[in-house]
Amino acid sequence: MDTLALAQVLSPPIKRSLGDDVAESLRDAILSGQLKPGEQLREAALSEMLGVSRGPVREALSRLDREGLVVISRTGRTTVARLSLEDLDEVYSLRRTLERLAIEYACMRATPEDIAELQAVVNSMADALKRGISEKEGAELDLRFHDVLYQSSRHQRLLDFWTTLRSQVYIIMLSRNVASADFKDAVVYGHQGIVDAIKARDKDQALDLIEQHMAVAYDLVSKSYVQAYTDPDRTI
Amino acid sequence: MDTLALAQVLSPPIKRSLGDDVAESLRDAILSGQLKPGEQLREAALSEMLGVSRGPVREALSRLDREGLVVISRTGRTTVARLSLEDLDEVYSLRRTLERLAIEYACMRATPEDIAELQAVVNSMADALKRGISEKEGAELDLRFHDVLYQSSRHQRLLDFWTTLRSQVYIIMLSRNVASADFKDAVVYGHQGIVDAIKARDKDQALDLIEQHMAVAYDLVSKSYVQAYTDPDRTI
DNA sequence: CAATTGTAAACTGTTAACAATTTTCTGTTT
DNA sequence: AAACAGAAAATTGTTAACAGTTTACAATTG
Repeated sequence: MDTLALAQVLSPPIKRSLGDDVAESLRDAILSGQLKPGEQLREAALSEMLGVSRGPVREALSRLDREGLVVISRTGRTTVARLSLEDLDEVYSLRRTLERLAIEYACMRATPEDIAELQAVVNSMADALKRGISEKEGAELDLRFHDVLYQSSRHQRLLDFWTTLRSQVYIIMLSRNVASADFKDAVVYGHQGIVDAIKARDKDQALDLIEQHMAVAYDLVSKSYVQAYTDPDRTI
Repeated sequence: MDTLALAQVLSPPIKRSLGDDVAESLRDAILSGQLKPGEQLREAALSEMLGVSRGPVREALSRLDREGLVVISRTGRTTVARLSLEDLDEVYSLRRTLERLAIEYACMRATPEDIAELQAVVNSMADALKRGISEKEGAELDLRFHDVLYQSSRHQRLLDFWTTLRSQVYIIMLSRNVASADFKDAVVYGHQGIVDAIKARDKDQALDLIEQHMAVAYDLVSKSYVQAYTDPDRTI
């Protein structure tokens, strides 16, 4: 095997710093609810718990701040973020806007492989639904579809922006115990339509569908929010 | 004056860390061209030059990486970013999308004070044009208008996203020695129209105008790019 | 002489100690 | 009791040294 052929098979091992690991641990802890909104995160305590020094912990906290999972106050105190109704509106309005752009670019640039992968995600969600599925699994498959969509757009900066918004979307999906069986079916149906439109390179159709998809998602989430808490400052 | 009234006048002094200062210095150096695309940035050298330790320098580099001004390779080497034609497309497509959202929200939420500030920026650009104006001044006044627009949208996450894109837009504006007198007039005219539409809360009109405004800007920039460099991998 | 291997220098990743700031607690005053 | 001031504790900001990795270069081999 010559070196050129090898290079196509062997990709360089992705280097992970301790900061990456710490960020992942903390992200998981927040998303799983082990760390609760408002809870204070102390660098020293975290570094001791995780067996690393404060440097990587600081790096991780800065990253989570960017992702909106924690809030670093002006005096440097870090707490797990609370999402207000206003935050929910911000996240979803931004998401809607990014998804539209992703659709536009995916319609132009998605490869047959991309489309096959999108279809595969839709299929696995449909299968999962048949055999029954938890909230968490549902949310993750849903997000997975959108991940692949952004990948297919071949738009690095757009993907980066999505990555910073993604965790907050996940939190919102889970925190609202929101998805009825009907909704999950609607998600699969919606995703399938989007794949078909992309396959047909029908941008207008795809945009209409993503618009609907986002509207349904936001409507459900915000209704459930208002139902649960009428106090506008109340957090999820 | 009671404490409540005081609190509305006196905001707490914004604390700046060394990392903030370093980031600002480096940003200025990159935007002014003192640090050139492709140039390598060594933590030790920078920390010595700026008289701080490597910690704040690392923090600053990480921030500039997020803003797209530098690139941190997988092996940790940091270089000043080069913008390809593809990057230019990414920046402007994202920008267009964010501006549309900013317009929507600004139409809903801009206060009379916001609108007055927008108008003030337009006026000062018009004045500046009469007496003659450098590329740099022009770009800065242009950006200033859009800063105020995002502020007026009262959408924190949208503002954050704009902040991460802003520097790259500035680089593109300047690197293309692009703005003829005609163009600058068109910018003032475009901005004025947008202010008027926001004042009238005419969302559709404002969206049309921002769409035109972005199209003109992108067209000019990309034409000038293609004119200057026909090699698609050539950078700004 | 081109390609390859070994080695030294350069550089980033990480740690632990120190400095500065913020928060908490406690005693005092009104 | 409420408000305040000052001291102590907790916490973040910063630094400098150490460890590990990558790069550059020289020596070696075919």
